[in-house]
Amino acid sequence: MTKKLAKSAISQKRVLDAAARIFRDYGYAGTTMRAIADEADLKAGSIYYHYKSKDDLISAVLDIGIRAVTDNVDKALKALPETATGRDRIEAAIRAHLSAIIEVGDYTLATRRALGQVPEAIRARNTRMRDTYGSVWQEILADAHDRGEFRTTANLTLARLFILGALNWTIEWFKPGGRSIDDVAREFASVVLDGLSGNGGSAAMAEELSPPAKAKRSSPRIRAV
Amino acid sequence: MTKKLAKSAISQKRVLDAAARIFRDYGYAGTTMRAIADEADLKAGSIYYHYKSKDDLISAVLDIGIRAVTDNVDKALKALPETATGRDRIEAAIRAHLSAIIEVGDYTLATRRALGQVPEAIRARNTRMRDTYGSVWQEILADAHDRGEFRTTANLTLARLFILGALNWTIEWFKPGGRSIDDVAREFASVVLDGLSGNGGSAAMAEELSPPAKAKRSSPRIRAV
DNA sequence: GTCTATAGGGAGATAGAC
DNA sequence: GTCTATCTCCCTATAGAC
Repeated sequence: MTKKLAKSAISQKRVLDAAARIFRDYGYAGTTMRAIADEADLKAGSIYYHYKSKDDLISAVLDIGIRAVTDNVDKALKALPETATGRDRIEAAIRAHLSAIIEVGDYTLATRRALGQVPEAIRARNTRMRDTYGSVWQEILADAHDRGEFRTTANLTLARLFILGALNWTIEWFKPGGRSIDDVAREFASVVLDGLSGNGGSAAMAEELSPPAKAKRSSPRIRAV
Repeated sequence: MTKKLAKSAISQKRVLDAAARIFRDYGYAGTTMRAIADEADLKAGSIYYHYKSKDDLISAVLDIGIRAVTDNVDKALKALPETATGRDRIEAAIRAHLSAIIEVGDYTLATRRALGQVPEAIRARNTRMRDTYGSVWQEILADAHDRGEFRTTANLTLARLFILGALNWTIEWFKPGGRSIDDVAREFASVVLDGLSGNGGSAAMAEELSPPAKAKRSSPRIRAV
């Protein structure tokens, strides 16, 4: 899968990775070509050999961010057997979405920070790609519903917005080295499909195994949301 | 509740509202004092009579964004009767969170766009307020769990991150004039508590009332996520 | 309170040497 | 391919008139 790259392509990739990190930290307007150049270990003027403008760079970063997700989810769905249930497909899509956004975390976070500030034409193109991804999810949910796996009162559009919101937010708090992506994906799927009060069988990582009781809880150290 | 404001306070509020809209559209670095001044109908130099710097302004905007949410959720929880169940409290908190972020939408979106780019000292202070709000939610969930309303396998920390992620994302797609906040809140609570496959009784707004069938679905017009 | 004018510093992008 | 040097423009913040 890893291709041998020409020397020029290596530099180009180094600049792109550096750009993702700087856009991630400073947003679109706050990012300077000089800062990207420093991060990539060359001088500002040299970037223009690889990319013709700052807009060209942000555009490439944004595309990688969404493409990683759509490609990974497509792949995961195609890898499922014919006999997969709606639940199987939802679990697979959640896992694929999470691993993709975390795998290219710099690009994902750069997108989150910069997308709203980017020139209209660039944003519109990226937004179209995201809309297409949204309809993939709408189809997944509609399919599970058609199979009779959902309660009839379920609102699929709101469910999709709810699921994708929660998934996209994950990048804000997930830190490699803590919980595994699989564990997070399993628990998310469990909440979405069975709910917190339901009695789903696939839940993992019970936090409190002791029986319900008026336990004294110290104020927990919480990550900002 | 609406106080009469001195002339100076009126101008100050006009500048602050203008700043929220401009920060929302251009992020922290992309916002210029000139743009805020234009939006507030005065000249750039005059802003400095009300706020001593750009950092002073963004700081005020960020504080309003989180305070609106914590205050509204606190108020909603306190308004509940003694007999309220864990489910009641979760539903109330979801509704209060949603109405607050939408009510001060410009400030909410400005926070989303700018928080990551703001000088460290300002971000740290705002992040502490957000952490405190996170522990309020952790308590709400722990309480419902202690009452025996959740399945024992539920992971409360992940559930909290999941719920708050989905709620915070709502500002990206919610448009006043469409669905009501109450409807969205009800459906979100229904997914979180009962799941999509559960048979909760509180679900509203069924999208497809016809029985499951292999209906032909046209590719839906989807909002970007 | 709001204005005009401006000081002082950086920004994106280009040209041409190496 | 990468460098240095530089053009031109726009930024935050201040000073002082009204």
